[in-house]
Amino acid sequence: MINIPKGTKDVLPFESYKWHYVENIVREVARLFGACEIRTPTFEHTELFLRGVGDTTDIVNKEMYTFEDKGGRSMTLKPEGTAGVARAFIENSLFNRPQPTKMYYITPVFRYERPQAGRLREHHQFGVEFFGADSWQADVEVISLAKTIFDKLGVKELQLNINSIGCPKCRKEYNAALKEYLASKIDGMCATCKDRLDKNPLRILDCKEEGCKEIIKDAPNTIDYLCDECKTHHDNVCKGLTSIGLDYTVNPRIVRGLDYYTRTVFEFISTSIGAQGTVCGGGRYNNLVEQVGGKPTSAVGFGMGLERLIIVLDKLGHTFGGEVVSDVYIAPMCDEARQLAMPLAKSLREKGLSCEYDLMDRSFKAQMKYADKLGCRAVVIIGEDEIKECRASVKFMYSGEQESVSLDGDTIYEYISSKLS
RNA sequence: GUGGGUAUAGCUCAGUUGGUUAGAGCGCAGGAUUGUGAUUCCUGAGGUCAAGGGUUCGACUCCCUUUAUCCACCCCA
Repeated sequence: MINIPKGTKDVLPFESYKWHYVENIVREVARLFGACEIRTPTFEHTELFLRGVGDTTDIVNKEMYTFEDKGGRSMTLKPEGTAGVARAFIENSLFNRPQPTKMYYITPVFRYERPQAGRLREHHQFGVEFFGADSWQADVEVISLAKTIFDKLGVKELQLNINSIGCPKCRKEYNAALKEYLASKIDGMCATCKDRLDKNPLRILDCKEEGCKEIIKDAPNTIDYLCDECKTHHDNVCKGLTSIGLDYTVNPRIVRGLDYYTRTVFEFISTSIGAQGTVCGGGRYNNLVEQVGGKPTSAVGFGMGLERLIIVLDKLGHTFGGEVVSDVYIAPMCDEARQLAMPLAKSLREKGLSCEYDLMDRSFKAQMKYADKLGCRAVVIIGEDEIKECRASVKFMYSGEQESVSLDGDTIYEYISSKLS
């Protein structure tokens, strides 16, 4: 018995309709915002993530699925969606098309982590990336896109937290202020924080250690050290969100774990699905394109965890549009009828009715039970009596109503479809 | 990488201070006289009690190791 790799999940035939439902909504909302799908490879040159995501991040340091291919090249299964899109944007000169470039994707992503509730080694993200727009409106637009999805799905419990971590210019000043604040206190902090002080001081704000949290409480916030441009940008984003009726909390503790973020960062958080409550996280990343070898290009986007989203929807008792069932089951009762079932099924399918018939050589009674379990709405019964008169009995399972109709694809189709609509 | 919980049928779980042939509900398959499905009744299939070792006359039960899984930390979607 070989079982499924740790931290991965099968989506089984009786639950895939949930995924289809969510994927359809997500695609529909992307269309409403004018974003088109981009598909990039599942693996990329390792170098792309080292430069894009940042080599001080946990993702790159200890969580990547990296391997050498048979040509001796170092490859990595994508640990997030944005870097590959940035690479494709540059490589295909998408900046020469009308700007901005508004894209979305649905992709698996891979991180070697210890699985727990809402955290897997392979999970799936819906992501949105707007390249080429530096305006605050673009930030609002992207956040609004995510929010529209949650609205369409009827999810009200997600809390939007936003923050601004500034640009490299104000970050420099902020880091100096933070270091100054921490200088006298760093001895009381955890080992990782000591390490972060030089490499990436911003991440200290995110530490969950009790001792560190105590110290961080009074630490300076990025938002108080923004340069004029960043400050204006942030204020406008807030005003924009308010103008479309979007509730948010400015949370100075929101610091994203990927190095490429600048200015706006945000998260949509659920409190009901365990410790891993971030369903959607994103922000602006004006330096990414340049970091992976392109011309400086502003960009903003987010990633949305589809497994987590589906967990939230399950918790809410969402129906996902209902399980997909066949319209018609054909129940033949004798050998001659079995010969008739196939052409009848073919005819009904051509007209658009989904249709099944017995593949198990079951008795008539067992076929009726089976049709009921499947949830088929109509059963076409063909027995010796019917064949003699060239007719079929059509029974509607939800009402028990049954009638005899002419044994012919067009007639049966007309009769059933008129009753089902 | 660190900590804690759990492991018996496809699923959810019982199983007495260690005792003879390991059970239930659900699900699955078949049936309850001539051709009718959510109910009811009957029957059946399906288990190396996670794996390996130890204690014992005897282990699903006690001890050790391993593995898997879940939850939490870290981190993130």
